[in-house]
Order: sequence, then structure tokens, then C-alpha cells
Amino acid sequence: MTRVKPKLQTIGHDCTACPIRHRAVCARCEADELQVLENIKYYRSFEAGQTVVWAGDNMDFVASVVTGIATLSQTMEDGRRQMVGLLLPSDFAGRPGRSTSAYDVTAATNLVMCCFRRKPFEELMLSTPHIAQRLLEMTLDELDAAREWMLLLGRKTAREKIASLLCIIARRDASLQLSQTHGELRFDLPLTREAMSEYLGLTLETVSRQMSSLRKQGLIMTEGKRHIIIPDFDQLLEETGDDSDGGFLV
Amino acid sequence: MTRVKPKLQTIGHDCTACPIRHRAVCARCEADELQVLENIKYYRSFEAGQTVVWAGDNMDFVASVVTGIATLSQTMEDGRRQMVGLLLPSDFAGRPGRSTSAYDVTAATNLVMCCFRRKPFEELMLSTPHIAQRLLEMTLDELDAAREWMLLLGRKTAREKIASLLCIIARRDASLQLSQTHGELRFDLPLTREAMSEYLGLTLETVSRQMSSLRKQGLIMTEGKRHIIIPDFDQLLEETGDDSDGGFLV
DNA sequence: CGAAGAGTTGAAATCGCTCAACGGTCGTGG
DNA sequence: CCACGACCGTTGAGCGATTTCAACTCTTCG
Repeated sequence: MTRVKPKLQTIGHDCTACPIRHRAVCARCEADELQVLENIKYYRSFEAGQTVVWAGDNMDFVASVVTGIATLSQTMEDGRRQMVGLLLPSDFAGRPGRSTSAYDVTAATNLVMCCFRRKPFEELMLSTPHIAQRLLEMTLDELDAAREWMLLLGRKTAREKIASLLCIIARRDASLQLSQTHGELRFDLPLTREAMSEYLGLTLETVSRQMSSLRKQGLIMTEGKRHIIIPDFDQLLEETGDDSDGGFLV
Repeated sequence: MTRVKPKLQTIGHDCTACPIRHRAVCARCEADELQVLENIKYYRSFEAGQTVVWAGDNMDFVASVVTGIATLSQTMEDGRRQMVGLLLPSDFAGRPGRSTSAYDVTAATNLVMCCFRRKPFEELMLSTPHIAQRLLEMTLDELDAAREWMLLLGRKTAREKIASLLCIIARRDASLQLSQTHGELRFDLPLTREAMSEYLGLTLETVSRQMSSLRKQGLIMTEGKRHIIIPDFDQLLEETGDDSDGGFLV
């Protein structure tokens, strides 16, 4: 996976052909608004494991994830780390009106971001309500996701945490591929055991043990370390502790 | 405290005299915009312990907290509860574009809210960018606060959690009273031990024990169950695990 | 007075953490 | 070509922080 070079050339500068066109912060823009964005945007790519910005460092751009996955995390003085956000394609990074990053932003996989310098973007927000509207909507969604995650961190058992994470990633993956979230699902885990543990507020050993436990009980199967097969999605869902419908991070 | 009746009559319908005028969602509104808001707003008050809305229930208004404290919480099927937000005066409840509440909203103390019916408010948001702008700013702040809380829930010890909560409330209180956050601070805890435990992802017994432990070590003193005295704020701050500056929820 | 609510404290159980050893894969350099 | 280290992941044993269950105090309220 790490050997695949991001194919920048395949992502043209033509916003209308952009894979995240209809979900990103620019989703509601009209043709003319898009044109303005197109003039100030630029792409940056990162290899898996690379740091995009460190918490506290200057961040003079905001950006949309085009392909790949980025993580937001916080570190305590003594090194304890907690992931506080997972940025998937179309998600937004950075905060208009703030010049430094509040979190470490890291490429979990190879990553391509569509960046806008902060100042022009902020000015654009004032003149283009469609951008601000979409950003508000996305921020409210992220707040809901963060609150869902607070429930997981504060109240779920290790087993429930793992099951929840697998279900969320499986769902996201299924929705990208337009497949149903029932019966058998397969996907590649984009996170290392360590990244999972940072997200779930566990140690990596506990993550490993719970993964083994779910595997031994037939709730999941694995091919290699990273490819996951969920034979029965609804059965795994019952291990999350959520009420059956709970459709978060959809 | 529960016997004090909210003095609705003392809160006039005049927005310009509103105590949260400069911090709430209406903060950036001009006089004419305020006039429109004034026409669609209405006050509601709740007694400590009362539920404002249940998760999943219809919520046909959005609102600002005027006085008192409200909590947002989620409940799992088996009854485990996690608080996911603490709404202080000027904070905003409800989500434009959504008709049901995602969380249980409860009055932690006596509470007065300034409500707007959802439909008119949504229309107003489209025509009044000042409202949408302020709401975006507030939502981004809440997202930061939620992420700070994720670090607490995922990585802090019980002792650090308690110290963090006390510091946050003390800070908020000091900022309301325009006093310094150094040396001795005094304030009333607006939360029961149970509410604290729901916020911190602990059991109420653990909260009680850790409070006793901090008291025995002289980091805090108490008058009655709810009045807290922090003899040396910086000393308590060291127990939170945060790096010395960390100014969250400011 | 009795009951209900809030809070404290103790003893035992348990879940997840810490420390440690080990296996597999991959890339590098002698 | 193989040895080596780096990285990722698994598993075991023991420990400890927090939970669970339970008893008890104090205050308030009808």
C-alpha cells in the first residue's frame, strides 16, 4: 500500500470532475463560484504516516480530503494520545479564522488534499454564502459524530468499541461502493492497531486481543492482517451496544 | 436552590438589554435584525431536573440558554448514560434543519431559554448572514470543546477527570465574574455527583471518592456538598494532566 | 415520622493496562 | 544471499484502577 504513489496527474484541476464535488465544502457552489475556488486551490499529497501539521504549528490553509484518510489527534504532556477525528474523502480540515492547528493532522493512508490558502478562503466565505452554509452543515455533522464518539469513549467496553469501529468503517466503505449494509461485507482496514487504539481510547494490546476474540467467535474473519470480512453485519452490530437503528457517521 | 422560581418577568422582551446579547447566536445582529428576532422569540423556563426534550422527540424550536445550565446526554439501550454537552448561558441548543432532538436535553439548574420556532429561524438564517456566521463560529467552538472532552474521556485518569471538570467550571465562573484565575477561587458546583459522573464517564462512587481524595490532600475545600473552594488554582491545574497553558472552553 | 434524594465509604470483583516475549514481513546492506 | 533491524501484530501473566454491590449518614419534604 505504501508503495502506491498518489496519482496527482489523474486529479485534474477541473472541479466539475472532482470525486468529492458533491459532498465537500464546495458542494453547493454554482459554476461561477466554483470557478473562483478553482483559481485559489492547489493539491498536496502525503504518504501514509506523514504528518500534515503538528498541533500548535502554523496552518495557513484549509483543505478538503480528496482521497485517502487523515487523522486528527491530541497528545498529552506525558505522551498519551487520543485521536479526535478521522477525515475521510470530502471531509474538511482546518478552521477559518484560526492560524494554527489545534491538532496533529496525520496521513493514515496515502492522502491527497485540495487546499485553499486561508485568507482568500475566508474572504470567499463572506461573499459566497453557499460555502459558509455547507461548512456549517458539515461542522454540525462532525459535532454529532464527535458526540457519538464521546459515548463510545466514556461508556462502551473494549469489545463494543472495536465492534463499533468496524461497523462504522464497514458502513462508510459500503456507502462508497453503493452496496447494502447487510449480510457479508469486506473491506481493508485503513488503520494500524495502534491507530485503532488511539481512536478507541484503548491500548494496542487490548485492540489486538479483542480482534482475536471477535475472530475466534466468528463475528469477523481476516485475510492477512488488514482485510476484514464481516460474515453477518447485523450480528456484529449487536455487539456495538447501540440500539439497532443507530445510524451515525452515515 | 430548587426553590428559587425563575424570574421571567425580570427578563424583558427587549433584546438590547439581554444578558447574553453579546455572546449568543444573535451576537452579531444589527438593530433591525434583532427586531426580527424579537418578533419570533419566546421564553421558556424549566426547573432543575426537568427534561426539556427527550432524544428522538420532536423539537420544533431552537434556543439559546439565557440563565442556568442545561445538559445534553445520550442513553444506551441498557441504561448507560454519557453526557455529551454542557450548555451554559449563551450556548445554543437544537439544530437548524433537523426536526428531532438527537439528545436528551435536561435542566441541570433552573433554566431560562430564549426559543425560536425552527421554521422561521431557518428562513431567517438564509436572509441574515450574521446569524449563520455566528452559529458557525459557535459550532466550531463546540466541536473543539467536544474534542477536548474526547481526550479526557479516552485518556485521563479519574483523578485527572475530576480536576479537569473543576478547573473548567471554576474558569467559566471566574470569567463570568471577571475575576482572575489564580490563587483562591470559590464557586457553586451546578452538578450533582451523578451528573458529574455522567459527564466524566465514571461511576458516581468514583466521583465521590476522588472528590474526597482531593479534599483530603488540600487541593480543594468544601462548604456543604456543593460549594467548592480552590485554594490554589494552579496547583489544581497540575492535576488535570494538561499542559500548563491549555485554555479550552474559555 | 417515614420515605426519597444526595452523598460517602468499604470490600470484593473485574476489565483493561503494563510489561514481556515472540512471530512474521519487508527492506537494507555486508 | 542471508543476516539484521524495524515495524506490525499476537499472546501471556500479573497488577491495579475503577466498577459493582452494599451499608450507612444527612437533609428535605409531605
